Formats: sequence, structure tokens, C-alpha cells
Amino acid sequence: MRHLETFRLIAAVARAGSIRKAAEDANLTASALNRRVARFEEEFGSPIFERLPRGVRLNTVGELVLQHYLAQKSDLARLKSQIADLSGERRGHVTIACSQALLPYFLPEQVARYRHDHPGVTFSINVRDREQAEQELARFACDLALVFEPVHLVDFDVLHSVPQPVCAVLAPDHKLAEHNVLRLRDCLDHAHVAPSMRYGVRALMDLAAKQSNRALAPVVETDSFELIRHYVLHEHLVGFQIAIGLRPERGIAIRQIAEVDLPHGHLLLGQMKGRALPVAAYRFAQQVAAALDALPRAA
Amino acid sequence: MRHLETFRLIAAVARAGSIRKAAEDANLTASALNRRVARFEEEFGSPIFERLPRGVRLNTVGELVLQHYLAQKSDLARLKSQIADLSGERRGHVTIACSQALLPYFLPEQVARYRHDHPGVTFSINVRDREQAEQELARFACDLALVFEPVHLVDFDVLHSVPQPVCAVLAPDHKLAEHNVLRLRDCLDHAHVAPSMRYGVRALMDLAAKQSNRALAPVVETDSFELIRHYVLHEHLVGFQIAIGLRPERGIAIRQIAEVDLPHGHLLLGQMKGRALPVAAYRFAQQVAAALDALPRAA
DNA sequence: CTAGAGCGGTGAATTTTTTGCCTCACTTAA
DNA sequence: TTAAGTGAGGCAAAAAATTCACCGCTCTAG
Repeated sequence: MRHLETFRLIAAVARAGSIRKAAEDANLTASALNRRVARFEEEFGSPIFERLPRGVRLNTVGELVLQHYLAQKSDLARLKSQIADLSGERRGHVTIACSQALLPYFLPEQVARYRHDHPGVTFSINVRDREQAEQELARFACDLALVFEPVHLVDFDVLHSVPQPVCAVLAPDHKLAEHNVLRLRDCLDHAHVAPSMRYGVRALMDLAAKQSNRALAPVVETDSFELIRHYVLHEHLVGFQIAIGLRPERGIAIRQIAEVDLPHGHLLLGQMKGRALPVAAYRFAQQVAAALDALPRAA
Repeated sequence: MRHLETFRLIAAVARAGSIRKAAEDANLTASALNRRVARFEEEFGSPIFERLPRGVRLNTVGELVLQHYLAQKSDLARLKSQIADLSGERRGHVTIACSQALLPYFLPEQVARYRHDHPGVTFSINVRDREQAEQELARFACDLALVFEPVHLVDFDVLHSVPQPVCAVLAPDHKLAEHNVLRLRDCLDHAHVAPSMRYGVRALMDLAAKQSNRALAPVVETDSFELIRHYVLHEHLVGFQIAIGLRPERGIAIRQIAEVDLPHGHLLLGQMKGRALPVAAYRFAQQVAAALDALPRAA
């Protein structure tokens, strides 16, 4: 739609950091683009860029204007989606930012199920840590976020929440695998591999360890829960992951950790606050919420 | 802002019901306006008007487009308000749709208090019955609604809710004024004046009466609670109004009605769902919410 | 049954807006 | 100092929007 063209260019200028560079990308003269920006600022009643010697940068007002543009663009997308929907075609695209735990089982199943009913809908699934996921929501870069223990929750509209216990992952012949429920201190006494600080699992564990005057001392620290899951097979270590990312498979043992030692966290499904989602994203969110509710709860 | 010009014209056409009429109002040629509409429809990918022999009318898609425009315009207003706010000037305009009960005491006090702190903010206060108030919210025709017992609550985002009992209003020398708490049946046994069907007070009373196999039989039925308040002084009748619209004044008696006979209703402060309010409206809503909480509760 | 009024649509001319090109003034890094 | 980068502004060309003068259609008053 053409009425957002000026905003689009402004966003391009903000990204490029310079009118000339942005003009090149947009197949425009720097002069023309400069005028558009200037005219916008005049009409709007306030400058939106700081003029620096080596280019321009959005000022506070500009940041707000940009946010307004993103919201408008998003609502236009929702509008089009809604119109396509009422004319019978169920198509669209859903962009999801999610924690790693959703990758192996939950999301593939959910997406496949939704696409089985609505083959016209396509998906983008991006792995993001909880901080990034929230930022992407706020930037309208994704429609939905499905994250374990988000941090800030500003601009984060919680659509659904389910408790998720942290589980221990071990080789079946690991000594601790003899017990059904593990104590946290036992896990810490053994060599363990832990996710890095920015993940919710780690945050929960650090907090719980601190309360019993202990601390994690991981032999291997990693960004990848997939690595954790595989590494425990090579060396006799204890790994950790939330329940939704784990399924009983031969060759790997999954054990609960006593709730008194390590309280469960929350897996949250959320969207940008105040935003109306496109039809496809909205429907998918409903399906996911129902599926989360149907999840077997840890005893 | 010029980027919404086409939408503005579309809205004008929809209102006028004809391109030619709208063109006249907008100081444009019918031809020019026709082209704008046609071009929009082409870019947008779908017609938004039905062409009738005597003019045009928005189709379903058009209704959605118009709603999108109203939302955009509202968000632009919020943006400007927010920017004005961060540059220190606290100005703006707040439009409120409210029930009659708020007129004599509550709203005048609240508005005066807010304007005392922020003289730059102006107000529009419109009396609307509960149905109209909700419609105005949905049409972005007002920022806030303060209504007793709203009906549908679609697109109505409840910001605050307080219980409100219905009270009886009588002349001090009315026989019933001897009791502190009245029974509903006693009120109905006496001649009474009642608000018309579309008001929440009446709806509550009809429901309560029905449950004891009674019915209201008003001697006078009116749209105006002010008339009710004054009429009971001329003839010995019982009138009704919610507590917030009444204050003990000489020459008039206010009596509670037993809660078991007539359950209290709710006074709701609300806004359009999913909308971000301008700063002034938002702040005023906060003040009102606090004031509602500080209200003396009926025993 | 007909003439006229009112409607949306269209091609060509015209006006308004936007863009391209060139240059200037300025700042920074070499 | 020089060279390369930046945003701004004057002026003509290009593009877009508007006007003007029509057309065909439908409904209605006479």
C-alpha cells in the first residue's frame, strides 16, 4: 500500500543510518529522499532524526513514529488476512519465535497438524532466547512467541501459560538413573552440563542452588539443548531440560527433579501487547493453547 | 497527516452514500474522487464499495477497511499526544460517553480536579445510554465510556468496575421514607416513576421484580433521571437511581433497597478493546479508577 | 412513455507534486 | 591540506493527481 511509503523510507533511513545510503537501496536520489523526510517532519510538526556529521539517527520522537509505523503495517496485514479469510481462502503466514525446547517435538507436531487442516498457511519458526523473543514481538518481527520464563514481560501479552518442570537428562546407566525423582543436590554433586545464563532453565537452577547455598559448576556450558541431550550419552553427566523438550526414547533416561528443590517455571505463549493478530496466527495460537492445556502435567 | 487522506475521503463517501456528494463536501471533482476510490480498490486488491443505481455503499470488506482507518487515526492521535507529553506540555482532549448518573456529581468533580492539575486538557462529555456508549467506543468516537451495566461488552475493554446499588428517591414526607432500608415490593406497591427500558437501572429492576412475580407499573416513565429526581417532589412517588448519582440534599430523601430484593449492578469504566489511549485520556482514566475505588461503598 | 435528474465511469488536457541533477556548506579522517 | 562523506537547496524534467467534458445507465416525475 502506497500510503505507508514515506514511513517505509523513514524506516530504511533509520536502518541505514544515512539518507544517501538508504536512497541508494531504494533506487532514489538522496535529494528526493531528503525532501520526503524533511516534508514529513514539517507536516508532523517535529524532527524525527538527529542530524549528525556522518549521517542521521532517529531521535526519541522518531523511535515512537517508527513504532507507530510498525503497528500500522501489522494492522494492515491483519486486515488483509481477515479479508482473505472471509472470502474462504485460508492462507497466510505465521512467524514464531520460540525457545529451543519446543523444537524437537511440540512445534513440529503442532505446525504439521495446523498445516494438515490449512495447507495454504506457511510458517517461519525462529529459535530465540527469551530476551530476543520479547524484542522480536515488540518490533513486530514475529506474530507469536513461545518461551520459557520470559524476563521483562513489557509489551508481552500472555495468551496462555503452563507450568513446566525442569528435568534431568542422563544416560540410562548413570548412577542417578536408579531413582525416579532426583534431588537437586545429588545432581550438583555429579558432573553436569548446563545451558548458558540467558536461558530460563539456568536462571531457575541458579536461583534454586543459591537457596541451598550451592552453585552450579557445569563441566560443559552450552547454548544448545540438543548438544546437552546428546552429550550425556558420551560422558556420564547430568543434563537439564524442561519436560516439553523431552520424550522417553531408548538410550536416554529422563528423571524428575524434586519440586521442593527446584520449583517449576512457566512456558508462556504470547503476542505483542495491543496488537490484533492476522487470522492464521490467531487460529494457530488457539490451537497451541489448547494443546498446551492437554499436555500431561508432571505429578 | 496526508497519508490518511484517501482513507478520509473513503470515509466521507461512505457517510454521504455517494461519490458525487462526498466530492462536493471535500471540494473535489466527482471524477477525482472516483479515481481515488478506484485506484485504492485496485491497489488493495478488492472492491470496498457496492455500486448501486443511486450511489455506493460499503461492502463487508469496506467496513473492515473503515475500521482499520479509524484505528490508524486513533493511534496517530495517541502518538502525537505521547510526543506532546514528553516535551513537557500536558495538553490534549478527552471525549467521554457516560451514563446520566455521572452528570450531577461524579464527573464534574473529576474533570474539575483533572483540569486543575492540567489546565491544557479539554473535555467532551456526552450522555449516552449503555448501548450507544459501547457503539461510540467501537467507532472511536470517544476515548472512554463510564456506564452502568453495559449490554454487550464486545470490543469493550473494562478498565475498572465498581458495584453500584439502586436507591429509591422520595420526598422526605413520603410514607416509605420512615424506613432506612426499603423492600422492593413496598416500592412497587406505591406509585413509582421509572427510567425507560434501555437503562441499566430499569433492566435490573425488571429482572428483580420478575423473580418475585411482580412487574413495574410506572406512573411516569422517562429518559431523564434528572426529571425523576425532581418529579418525586411534586407528587408522592418513588423514583430510582444508582447511588453515585445521588447525594443527600435537603428536600429529598434517599433510601437503600434491600440487596436481597434488588442485587446491585456494576458501573464500568471502559475503552475500545486493543486501543492505546492518548496520554490525557489514559491519565484521566487512572484518576477516575482511583476515585471510583475511593467511593463510599453501600453497607 | 418519455424527459430529466442523478449516479458512476472514462479520455484528454491541465495543474500540482515529486524526482533528478547539480552545487554548496560542512565535518571528519588521512 | 585534501578527499570523501554528509545533509540541504535551486531549478528543470518527469510523474501523478486533478479538472473538464463527456458517456451510459437507472430511476422517477410528469
